[in-house]
Amino acid sequence: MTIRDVARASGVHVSTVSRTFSAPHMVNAATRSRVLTVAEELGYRPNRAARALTTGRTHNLGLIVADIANPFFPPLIKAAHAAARQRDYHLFVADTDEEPAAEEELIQAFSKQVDGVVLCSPRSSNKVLERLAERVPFVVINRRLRGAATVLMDVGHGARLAVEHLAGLGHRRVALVTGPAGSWTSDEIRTAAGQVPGVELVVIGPNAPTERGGFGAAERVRESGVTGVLAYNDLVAIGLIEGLGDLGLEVPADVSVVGIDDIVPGRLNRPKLTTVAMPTAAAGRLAVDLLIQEVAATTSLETRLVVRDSTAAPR
Amino acid sequence: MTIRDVARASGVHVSTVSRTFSAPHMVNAATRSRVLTVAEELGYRPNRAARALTTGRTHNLGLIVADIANPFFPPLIKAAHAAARQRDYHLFVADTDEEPAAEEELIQAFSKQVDGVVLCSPRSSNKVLERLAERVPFVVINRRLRGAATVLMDVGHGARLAVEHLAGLGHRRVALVTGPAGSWTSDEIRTAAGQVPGVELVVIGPNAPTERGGFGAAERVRESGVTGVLAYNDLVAIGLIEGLGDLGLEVPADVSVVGIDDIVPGRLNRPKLTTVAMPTAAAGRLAVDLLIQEVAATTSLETRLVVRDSTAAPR
DNA sequence: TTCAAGACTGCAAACAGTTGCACTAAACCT
DNA sequence: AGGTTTAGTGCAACTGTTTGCAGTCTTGAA
Repeated sequence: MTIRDVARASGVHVSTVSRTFSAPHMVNAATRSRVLTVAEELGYRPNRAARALTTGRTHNLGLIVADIANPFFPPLIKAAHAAARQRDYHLFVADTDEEPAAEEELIQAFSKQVDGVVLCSPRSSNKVLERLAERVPFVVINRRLRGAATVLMDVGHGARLAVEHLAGLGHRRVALVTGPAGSWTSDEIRTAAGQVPGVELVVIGPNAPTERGGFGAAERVRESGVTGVLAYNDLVAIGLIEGLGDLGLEVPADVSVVGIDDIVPGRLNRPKLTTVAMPTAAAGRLAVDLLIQEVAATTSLETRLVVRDSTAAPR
Repeated sequence: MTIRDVARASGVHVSTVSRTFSAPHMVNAATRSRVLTVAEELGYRPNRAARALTTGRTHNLGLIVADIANPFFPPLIKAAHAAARQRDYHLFVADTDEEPAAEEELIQAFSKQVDGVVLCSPRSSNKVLERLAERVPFVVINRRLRGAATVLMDVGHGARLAVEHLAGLGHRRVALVTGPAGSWTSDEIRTAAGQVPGVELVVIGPNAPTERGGFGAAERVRESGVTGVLAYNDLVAIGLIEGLGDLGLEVPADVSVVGIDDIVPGRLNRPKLTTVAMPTAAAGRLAVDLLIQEVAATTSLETRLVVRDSTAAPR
């Protein structure tokens, strides 16, 4: 079923059929509806590959994340997909398995078949990214990059809220269980968390950004004698709570723990995790909007504190 | 950068360039390497839209799931993506938000721009699906469908293993906390679970397939006086454990609970959930392999029991 | 030496749309 | 009435590749 079949069946030229789909206002209402009904009968759908060939726009977007199975990403992917669909775009989703090389390779592979790609927390160097930005427009989430639209989530502010929350409950010594060394996020958190007056911050790390990393930090948290903890993310927090439990320390009775991200497992955890909610859905949505509208902005999204059951006043 | 630029720069005809990429054995080794280096220098990459136009194959696949954010799906998506990449395919991922209408609409939209789609646990009627199968090849996961390749996971067997595990621990009365009415999976589980000798099965349901659903069933589980429970899925199991806790019943000391799926939150839960592991990754991988190789098979994948901390001998 | 068979390569016609330009007819001015 | 604008449509060139066919050149066999 091609445009020519429809043209023949409805007695008009192909260009008219083409226009009833891509520029409906240019064709007479009567003609248009006739063409449309014929197209409907024949089950015609424009071939996007052919359209892409002439227009240069594919109506496809790429989304690259480090690990689809990491609970942090799915809500972001979901929101990005919804936003894309709303404007009749399709979304390629790709997974780099945390390897920077795969990131570059994927962007290259996407370059000719998408109108843009959204990159979540890229691991590649700035230099590589800037070079790639010449081949395909992209927007970056969770990283500052010259020459590309950027969507940031203000973790710093969230971290500050978290520490203030602990301070408000009466905690005076708080541990920061950090993530991997050299992480942009980790630095942001550390700087912001250190600025809360009346709270002494003990930095414990670096740690793997996983449950295991948190579990492994439990011993040092106990030794530090703090009454409150801000963890690098929810997985670390969950692992830490388990580790503390094994050492005979109850959360929140003995130690309060705050996570960051607000992933599903944190909500299901017992005690339910107090955490800094990252607006991942908003970030995904915004990123594709920026991409489609080709605006080169840097946006910073608000984070907020969600108080649940893993924090309480110290003994 | 088109094929013509490369042809000009390397002094051969476009068809030769085309062949060095799509049928390398047909071109002289010397010519080939010259073309390749020129292409590399110029940063040429074949335009897939143009290629798709002539060959009719897009080298894209579609993957449709009900809800990307449901922890059941990400591992499947990840595996499907990896399998696709391995054969140089790209993967569109789409989310129906649990609406059958969206499912149909998406398949239609994909039809002209993918070589096939994998459908996870479709909600549409058989009739609709069979009609759609004429427009685009697909493989279905978790549903039997005439005329389409099918990948099943043997939940029935897994459910049986779970109940046998409980029986082995000494449980004689076991509750089945079911899912929504009319679910294929729910029926499979029920039938298989009922066939274990020496165990009396109490069916409690239907319930929403969520944490909330499990939470709400706690009261009835207590009233039934069983010592073991098989839940419709891990989320239900997690909710149930929480609900039982609120009623003063400890898991596994007072009641043993087995889930189904083996999702990440179950692993992080306390107590760690004993569950029937669904081979979602294998299913995703297999589905795209079947799709690419165009084989119309029905495959049933093994499930297995993962024993963790939510089951023990009854008091 | 001649002929046949390969191995390469070039030619040109698809593939399914889009779009600048030209044309016609009707509507609008003055 | 004559000229000008405007709406609607057709024409044909173009997008970047693939691929059947035909041609050239080498190689091998008889």
